[in-house]
Amino acid sequence: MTKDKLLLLDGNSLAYRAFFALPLLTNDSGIHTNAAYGFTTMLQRILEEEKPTKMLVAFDAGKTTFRHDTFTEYKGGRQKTPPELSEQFPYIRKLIDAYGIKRYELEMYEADDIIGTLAKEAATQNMDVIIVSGDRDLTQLATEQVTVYITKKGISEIEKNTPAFIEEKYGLTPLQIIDMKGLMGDASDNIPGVPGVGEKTAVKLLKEHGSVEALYEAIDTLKASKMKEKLVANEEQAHMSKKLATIFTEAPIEVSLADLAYNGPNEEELINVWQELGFKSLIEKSDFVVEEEERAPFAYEIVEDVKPEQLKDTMAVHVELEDEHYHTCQQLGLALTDGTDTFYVTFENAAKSDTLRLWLEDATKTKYMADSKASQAALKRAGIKLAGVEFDLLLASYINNPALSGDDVATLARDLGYRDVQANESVYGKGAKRAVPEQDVLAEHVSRKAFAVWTLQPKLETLLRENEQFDLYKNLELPLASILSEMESEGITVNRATLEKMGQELGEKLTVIEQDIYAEAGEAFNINSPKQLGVILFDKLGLPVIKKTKTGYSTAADVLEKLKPEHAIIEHILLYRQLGKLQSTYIEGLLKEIHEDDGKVHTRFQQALTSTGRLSSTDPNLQNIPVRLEEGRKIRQAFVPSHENWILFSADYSQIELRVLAHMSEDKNLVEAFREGMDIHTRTAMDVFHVSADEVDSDMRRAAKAVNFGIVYGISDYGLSQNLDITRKEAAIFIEKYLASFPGVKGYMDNIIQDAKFNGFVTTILNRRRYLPDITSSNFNLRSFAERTAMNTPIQGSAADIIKKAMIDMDARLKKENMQAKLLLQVHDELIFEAPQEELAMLEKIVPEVMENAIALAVPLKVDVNYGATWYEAK
DNA sequence: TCTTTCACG
DNA sequence: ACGTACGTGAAAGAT
Repeated sequence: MTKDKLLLLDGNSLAYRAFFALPLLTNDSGIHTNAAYGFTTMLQRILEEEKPTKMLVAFDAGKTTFRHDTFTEYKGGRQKTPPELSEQFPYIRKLIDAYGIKRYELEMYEADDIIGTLAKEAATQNMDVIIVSGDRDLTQLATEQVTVYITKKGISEIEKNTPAFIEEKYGLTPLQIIDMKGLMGDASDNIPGVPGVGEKTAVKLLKEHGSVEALYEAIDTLKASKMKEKLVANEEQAHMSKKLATIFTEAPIEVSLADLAYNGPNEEELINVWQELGFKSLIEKSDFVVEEEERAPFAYEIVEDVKPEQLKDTMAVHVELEDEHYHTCQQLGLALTDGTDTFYVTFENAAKSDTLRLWLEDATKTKYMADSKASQAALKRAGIKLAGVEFDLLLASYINNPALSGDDVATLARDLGYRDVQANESVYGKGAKRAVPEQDVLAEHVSRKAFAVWTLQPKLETLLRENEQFDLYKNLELPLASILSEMESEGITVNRATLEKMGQELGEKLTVIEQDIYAEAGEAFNINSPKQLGVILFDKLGLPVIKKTKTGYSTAADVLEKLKPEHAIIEHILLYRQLGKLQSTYIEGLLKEIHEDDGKVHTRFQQALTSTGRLSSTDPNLQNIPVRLEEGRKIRQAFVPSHENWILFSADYSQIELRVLAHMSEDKNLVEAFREGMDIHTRTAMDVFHVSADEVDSDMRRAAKAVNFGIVYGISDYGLSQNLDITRKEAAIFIEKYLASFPGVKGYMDNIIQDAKFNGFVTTILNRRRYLPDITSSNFNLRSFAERTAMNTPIQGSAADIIKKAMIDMDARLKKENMQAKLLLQVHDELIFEAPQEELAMLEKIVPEVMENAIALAVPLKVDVNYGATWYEAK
């Protein structure tokens, strides 16, 4: 075995050094990061150069130490730690943890004492010890085995203090450094020493006498001088100062050297912290992704034809796809395992196997899968109707913690401590280098995924049961996955010709506006470039700057709106932006997504993505098709039923979020308003402005509506003031009046924040969780954000729970009624169906009925329905 | 790949 | 004093 090398770091001192050495850097969330960054670069360099086998970072604990018993003013008169540094300590601790380095602090002792104690102990065990600090005091610990590294010039250079180096520099032994401190004192620690004695005199006296004690024993032999008088007068103080400067090497520490083994960082955790802090350059430089750990050997078989006896009653099945676009991409292969035997079959062979097809379609055969929605869609394209899915790794992980990003099996598995599966990126490569590997590699990869799913199934189900989330997962998300898969595969028809005609007209309008803008600007430029536009508006035309982004002038719509009276160009730019958006995103973007074979678009609903429980929609996003402005709304004319004489039918919840709030807050006033079926914004205006219903004018209702939105979002006076374009004070008064009228809401908001602080998470009606680690942060921004999230997530998330439940009930009802109507889309509080005209009356009856009774609240749920020949008409 | 802008609930 | 409304996705330009 090689000799152990112990690295001991003085955490506080190095953080201070890094803080003062670097300019104040901030990341996107507004936290300062300079100390954390300096600390990290220092750590990286030392790890690389020294390759220690054991490590510890010591911190000072609390304000008082045993030294204060000796001298109450020890470290007195010190500047308070700057808050910009204080806020970084939690991150520095996180970093150290992610590096897998032990950290330690001990009540009543300083970091020095911990380091001294461990260094001494390690030396007796013949380890090499390196101490790293910014504080010269530590050099007293140098011995043949212990080297003390002191940072110089901020953090860029390191001075290696060996006994020989100290001898050369001062002519003293390391232990005499203590005596030197005793005589000369230390201003930064408020150690007095002997007044009038500085470094030079101290060194001279010590070279002659050896130590403070020896000096005073021989004090009578000194020639009478001012110096001698001072020494005599301050003898007590000199002894005390030496005592204060002495690092205590017998501290009652509770860590042993064996605990300090350093085995390298937890790469994922480290990347996470770096990401949080915004250390992009470090992430790029790191070769973490490339460095793959060894996986345990794994047995699997590649089969050409699946034999009936290989298919058990319960198996994990993984369908490997070329990429995430499961409606179009190539299906590569399937792996199945029962925990004992694992086999892989190419998708081509799988699709040919009747044995396998029948098993996959058999609802009595239990399947555990990684992403059942994707698998169901991909299998369906081969004519296989997947049934019997009883476990979905992606959904279970998402319910367990919605903050986890990524849908790769390796990522999900790793989070649960399972490492025997490779990341897709390391099997396929990334970017231009991405490619499907040779069959052996692919087969093993896919087999390992199936095996991971098999292994993790009991683990996750236990976790979900412990948190009382099993029901949410098993009876809501899992059946929903299958419904969503059908919706996606069904798709919605988009009329290409309608879009192309709109595109033509838009193009002509845009050309005209573009010329107007160039004329008004006096030159041609790229209107779509905020940078170029900023130069034209604010430099060339000299318009007032209202808001800045971190890269330059803001040219966002709310800013331009304020500039409208200043110059005619503004109106044209706003119109250009509006129409340009329609053209690029909705006309051109949507056209690209229409499938040639069926004239439909097939979105993918992300079911395991949002932190609140909502769905999201991609390729194309069908949850943000324009509706608010008429020009954009026309896009909806292109969305049509897939058969003649069919209709599109839409049903949306009215004020679902405020109803959820009424239910959860049990606010009497709010509950009553909904029970009486009042217009909630008018009612709010009545309460806030103290007027009767017929006195509420449109401005009052508008303000009340904004307040209601604010309440749902986690109110702040600033946010409301921005929205209504009023002062913060006025906004604060609105909020105050609102909360006075709805005291139950105020109580609920206060409680939810308290709960979040206590539990670390908030929950929805169906027990969906969102963890909020920042709710106790000392950083104002992070904490405030977490508080608003704590208020908003139960509302938004519960509304999501309700509509998901409604989708499941609706699916069952349509089947029960034997209807042809199909659910096509979900847009958060709205469901869109297509159906034969003959089913209209039935839909008008059952859709509101099912949706309104999805989950019983303390207030009624209300659903409005519309229908028409296009989505535009179904408004 | 990140930033800005803007579409939706 | 702090500097934001909550949750998303797509396109374009800048880097």
